[in-house]
Amino acid sequence: MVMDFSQIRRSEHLPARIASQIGREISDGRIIAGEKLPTEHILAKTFGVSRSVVREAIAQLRNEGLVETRQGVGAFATDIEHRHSIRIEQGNLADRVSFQSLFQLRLPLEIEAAGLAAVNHTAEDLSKLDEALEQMTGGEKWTEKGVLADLAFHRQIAASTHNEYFLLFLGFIAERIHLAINTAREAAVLTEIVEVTIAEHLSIRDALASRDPIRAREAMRHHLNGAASRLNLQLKVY
Amino acid sequence: MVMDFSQIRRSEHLPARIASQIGREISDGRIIAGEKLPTEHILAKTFGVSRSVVREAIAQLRNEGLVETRQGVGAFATDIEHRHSIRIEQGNLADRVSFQSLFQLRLPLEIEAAGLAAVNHTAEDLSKLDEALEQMTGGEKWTEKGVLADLAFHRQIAASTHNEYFLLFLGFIAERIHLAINTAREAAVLTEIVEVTIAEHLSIRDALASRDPIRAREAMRHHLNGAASRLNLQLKVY
DNA sequence: ATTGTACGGTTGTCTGATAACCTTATATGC
DNA sequence: GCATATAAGGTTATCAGACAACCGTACAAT
Repeated sequence: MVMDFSQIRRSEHLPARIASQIGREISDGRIIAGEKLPTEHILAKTFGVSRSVVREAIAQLRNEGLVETRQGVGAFATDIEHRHSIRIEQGNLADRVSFQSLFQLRLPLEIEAAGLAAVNHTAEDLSKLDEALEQMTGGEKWTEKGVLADLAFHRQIAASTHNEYFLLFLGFIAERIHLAINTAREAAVLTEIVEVTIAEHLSIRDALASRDPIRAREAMRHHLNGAASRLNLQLKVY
Repeated sequence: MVMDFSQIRRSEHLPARIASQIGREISDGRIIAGEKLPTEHILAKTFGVSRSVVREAIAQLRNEGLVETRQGVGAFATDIEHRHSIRIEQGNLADRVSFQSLFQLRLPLEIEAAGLAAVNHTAEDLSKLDEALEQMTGGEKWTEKGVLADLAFHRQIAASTHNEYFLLFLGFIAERIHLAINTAREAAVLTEIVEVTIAEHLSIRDALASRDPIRAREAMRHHLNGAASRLNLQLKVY
């Protein structure tokens, strides 16, 4: 059998690439909402793969809400408003610009969350926050455990807003950022500055405890600015 | 005709049911993170379906980030923090508290986006923004077209930040919110106030054009506050 | 005009086989 | 003895072809 190198090279997961290719056709409007996609047979022949691969690709698009399938009829591009998920490929964050962009998105959310948490938190929230703080001070270095405690601290603030979406989005974003940091840089760089982080966390905690949203926002802004500069990011903050 | 009730009712998408069943095993902790799932052969035999169905189920779990597969090795349950997608069921937004929560999340993002867009936008961005504005003024009423133009306006601001994640997140959130509005209330309520919206949009546009981030942020804040009160939401805004 | 039926096309599922890949164990060369 | 190369077995990835379930339409029968 003769290989056809005009086709995409087999680097990564065939169905995913075909799914993103079809997905682009939809996003870019070359396939209009409601329009019927080519049949699986035709798609298979078009991409030069088997029907199994096409089916898996379409299944992925269906999970993302970009298409709907009806047995015996076909697959149809859905209206954009049926998309009910958002997705970040971790690989994208290896690129510095992308990483910085996500960090910049995180800023206003964390600051707002701090302000809301200052107003809305309960006594139980505060004690959970203190637990997370203790776990950071307990560990000597910026170990795996320290990173998890840092995540837990921010997560608890998001939870203290008592707004489910702040927890959902911030938890997701913070995890992605921390994961990118851990894979990209050696943890050693960060050991020396863990005391600074703890001090900043404490100042946030105190502002929260006194139910002062303005101070809580300022403390969080200061903390994130510090974290950004420690990561050599150049962010505009207002 | 004789029905065979011994079989499971073939009501809905075999792979989806199996995926949710396996997914529950993971969520409920019966399969620990990092643990290897049974092989596809065994799963197929266990559930009494073919390997194709099992594969499609596992592909769905992989899309949701609950498992990772390695060719030649197996499928493994991932830690929760490896989930790389975020999802909102539209049904949740029917509930007023949830809707208000999402709107509150949107506020700081839109405001920050306005500030960033004021600094980062290009001439091309501005002309696209004007296009969206014209489409709103052109239509007489708050029709389907008007809603789309409103979405396009906010979307263009997010794009003008030249930060891919602002576009990704804000586009997603704004779409969810607008869809919830359109399904919950009759459009008629909103026809009378379309002029106010246009005026506020214009003020945002002018602040952007003069590259004044502070004014842009204030204009956006004012606009969103107005929109919130028109929807009878009670939000804390700082 | 309404109902029934046959037909072609499409997705859903099944079966079996081959390729690509990983892990482990064994053999080989030094 | 030790490191490297090779072989073997198991698992996922992909392929190929078939049948089942289902849909829409056209046409015949009443």
